[in-house]
Parts: sequence; structure tokens; C-alpha cells
Amino acid sequence: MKEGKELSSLLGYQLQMFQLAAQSLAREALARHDISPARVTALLLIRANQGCTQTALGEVLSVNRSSAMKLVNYLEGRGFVKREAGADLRANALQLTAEGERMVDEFFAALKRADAKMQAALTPEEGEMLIALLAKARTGVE
Amino acid sequence: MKEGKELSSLLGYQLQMFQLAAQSLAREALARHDISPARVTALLLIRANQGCTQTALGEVLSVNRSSAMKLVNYLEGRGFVKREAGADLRANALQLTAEGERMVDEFFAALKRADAKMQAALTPEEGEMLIALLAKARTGVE
DNA sequence: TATTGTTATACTCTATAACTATA
DNA sequence: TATAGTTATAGAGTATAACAATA
Repeated sequence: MKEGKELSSLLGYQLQMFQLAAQSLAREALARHDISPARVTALLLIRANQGCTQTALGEVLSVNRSSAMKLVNYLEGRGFVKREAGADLRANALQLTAEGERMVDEFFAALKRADAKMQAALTPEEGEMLIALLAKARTGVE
Repeated sequence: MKEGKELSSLLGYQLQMFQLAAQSLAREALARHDISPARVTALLLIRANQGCTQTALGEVLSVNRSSAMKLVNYLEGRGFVKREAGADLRANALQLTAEGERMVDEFFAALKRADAKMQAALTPEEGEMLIALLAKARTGVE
């Protein structure tokens, strides 16, 4: 199957296609832990923002309150996250449990290995450049 | 919300986050045509590979035969694609209809506009570099 | 009044397994 | 035997709308 010049020149297309491959690698790397890349991302975000609310977490991940709740339900069910009472009694202050703290390091190491595979065809400099360009481009959209 | 150094340095994370923003722009750009970016991608692939099979289309898009079929059902229902008999009587040879040929140009123009917005924070050279790096990285995964 | 979390419900996308017709 | 398409069914993931508690 050819892609054609037009399709190849679309950033959106290259993004989508590489994301498919990247997702697959990340999923594979986490398979033995039986957790998805998206859920590990949530865990890493909670660790970097202890005490944050479900709504704030959802905003970063571009999902609504309802979906954020299901995400936290799952992480709580696995024993990685606990909901504590915060200053605002309406909101849950999210915290990692001891188990969550321990596992998040393992998950992150697995993602790092997947990351290396994603960059197999790139030099270290190109890999850094790609990460930097993605981060920079994102600042222009939000 | 902070991202934390670890998360920011993950290619998989930057990819996922930028993809969310990019998807949103592409969806917006196509909203008045009531079609998703993924379906337009399929249309563009069929145009670049007239006579291809559903299975081949699905492989490129990383979906199975069943999902590829639903995709083609939709495109056929919209009148953009027709299933013709090929040399292999088991397979459908996919072709764009006249309507499909006409609309695909409009869809592509809309995606081009979304693409420009995705690159708003980048110089033209950086945009080209990003596209090239994504394409190059992908070759190393497959 | 506005916001957080929650619940119930529905929609989209994709996967699996079994069937058919060709090869 | 193997492959392309099809069908029926099920599973994620997400969205919407309405409700309770708190701000």
C-alpha cells in the first residue's frame, strides 16, 4: 500500500500512524503488569500533583469528570491511589498509596524501555529533537 | 498541573498529548462535513491505492477485517466508495466514486488547514523536521 | 448559583469467533 | 487448507444528562 505524497506530508497523518505503533509498544511493555499506558500516565500525573482533584486530572487528559472518575475508580481498585478529604469538601484529594508509589516506578521503567524501541531508527539527538518539537508544537495549540 | 520531568521526557507521553490536541483540531476542521479524520485517511488511502482490498486497507490502519468492513460500509453508505469485483472473486476491489473523488479534495484541504494550526508554534523548518522525524521513527518500529 | 463527584445510560470503535464463498 | 468478506456479539473508552453535597 502506497501512502501518496499528500498523505505523507500531513503532520496529522504521520502523528496518527506513529502513535499507533508507539501505543502498541507501550501496551506490550506494560502487558505483564496488566495496565494500560493511559492509566500509567494518570498515575504519573497524580504522583507529580499529589492532592489534585479528579476534575483537574481529567482536564489534563482531555476527558470529562465522569471518565476521570472511572479512571480513579480503577486505580483505587488496584490499590494504587486513595481518595482523601481535601480543604474543599466537594473534591477528592488524590494520593498515591504505598503500593502505588512502589509500582509506578516499575511502570515507568517499562515505558522507558518502550520509548527506546520507538526511537530505534533515530539517533539520540534526533530522539531528543522529536520530543522537544512535540512539546513545542503542543504549546501552540492549547 | 505539573507534568514532572520524567513524564515530559517520555516520547510516548509527548506523542499522546500532542495527538489529543491534533485530533481535536482535525475533527473541528472536518465538522461541517460530518466525517472523522480516520475515515478521511481511509478515503485518501483508497485513492492512492485504487482496487485495494478491505483487508489490505485494514492492515495499514491497524484494524482487523471486521473493523475494515465497517469502515468501508460507512464510506459506501456516504457514496464515496464502491466495491467492485476484482480478479480474486473473494475480495472487493475498492474504488472511489465520482462523488468520492470530488469530496476527498475538500476533506484534504480541511485537514491541511488543521495541519497549519498544529504547527502554529513551529517555524516551517521545524514543522518539516517534525514530520520527517515521525516518518523516520516509524520505519524503525514496523 | 456554580462546582465536585456520582450515577445511569448510550454511543463509537474495535476485537473475537463462527460462517460462506472462493482460492 | 487458507484467505476475503461477512455476521453477531462483546468489550473498552468516552460522552451526556440529571442528582446530591458543598462552595
